[in-house]
Amino acid sequence: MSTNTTPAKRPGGRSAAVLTSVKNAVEELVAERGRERVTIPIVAERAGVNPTSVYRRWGDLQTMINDIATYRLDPNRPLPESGDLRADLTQWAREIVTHYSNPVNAALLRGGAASAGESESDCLRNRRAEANIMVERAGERSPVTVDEVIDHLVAPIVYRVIFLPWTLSEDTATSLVDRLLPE
Amino acid sequence: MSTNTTPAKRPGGRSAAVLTSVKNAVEELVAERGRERVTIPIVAERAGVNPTSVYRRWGDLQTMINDIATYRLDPNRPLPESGDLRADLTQWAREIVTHYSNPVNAALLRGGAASAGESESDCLRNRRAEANIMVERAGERSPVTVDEVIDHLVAPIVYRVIFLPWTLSEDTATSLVDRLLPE
DNA sequence: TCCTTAAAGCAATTGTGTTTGCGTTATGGA
DNA sequence: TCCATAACGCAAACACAATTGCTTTAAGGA
Repeated sequence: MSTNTTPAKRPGGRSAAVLTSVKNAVEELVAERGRERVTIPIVAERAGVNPTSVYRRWGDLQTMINDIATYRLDPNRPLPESGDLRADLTQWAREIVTHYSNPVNAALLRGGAASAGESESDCLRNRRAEANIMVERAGERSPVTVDEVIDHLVAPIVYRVIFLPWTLSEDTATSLVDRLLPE
Repeated sequence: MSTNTTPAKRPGGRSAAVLTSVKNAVEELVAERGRERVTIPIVAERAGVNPTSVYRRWGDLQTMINDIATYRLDPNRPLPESGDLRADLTQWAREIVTHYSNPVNAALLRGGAASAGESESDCLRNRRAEANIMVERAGERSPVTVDEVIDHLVAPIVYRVIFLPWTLSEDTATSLVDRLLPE
């Protein structure tokens, strides 16, 4: 599981070159044309690589897209840790909004949504893990649960990204946090 | 625009039979296999119809799916109108949860999400219109705006439908309304 | 430096979605 | 009942994605 985007052996050589150029091609093309109109031959051409290589290494384009969508916002980046839950959640939400203001990431999210549900991998599971860390830090007296953070902070942002992308703005994050944590 | 699912002429005859069988086939197949694995030839076979007919009449499968997804929950159904905003929103939200508890509708929503954004048709625009009616009815003194209803009632439900369908339960609607309208 | 082999390239083939021209059916009005 | 025509069925042609066997390249250890 996790990132099969990492070559098993011989990192840094030709394999790595193919890997990064294919990844870049997928990101560019999904943003340009939308998930629906991206195929492996098209990706291969943009990457300057033979389609066969892509088929053999990944086989399933959707899996690759899910993987990219899941790990493009680095799950190991430092989380805000000011000691104030409100401030931390606000900054964290701002990061997410900024991330999805990039059309590439928005398109990848929509691509992920199409194949979500069932038992498939969820490209937002890292968000939940992060929310969990921050709520845990606040301890017993946290005014919110993880589920509430997902429902009232992550969900509205994701909803806007997918269905109403033009409504995402600078203060989307803050106004959502204001609703989540009454002063 | 709107429902091109209605035959232009000669309703009730062979055309209507094709229409309903194709529509049923799309609903069944999207639920069974997910949007990604549904094609026009497959739909045509299930419907007992020639693929050519589907191509000529609809051409674009995604458009048909969006159309079905948009109008499957009748936008002309009566809205709750008890005089109490909280009660109305609760019942309305419950209807939506029930609707999307049906795997067919959940799959259609995911299919719609894939092609949302940009300038395409949004399969949830009727939800916003409904929310608008109920908030308007509450008049000047409404404790919530339409945007807030979308952000904190519709968005969490939709998010769960798409990414965490197993978390939808009987009291999802009521607990969301409780957060939206502090007592 | 040489040698092994994982990984990429190439080309031919197969499978399937889409288009198109034409014949057939049957609806709904005359 | 008959007729005009909208809509469907059929089959061939087409376009392109996916598969497969084989060759070639180059990474990395001996």
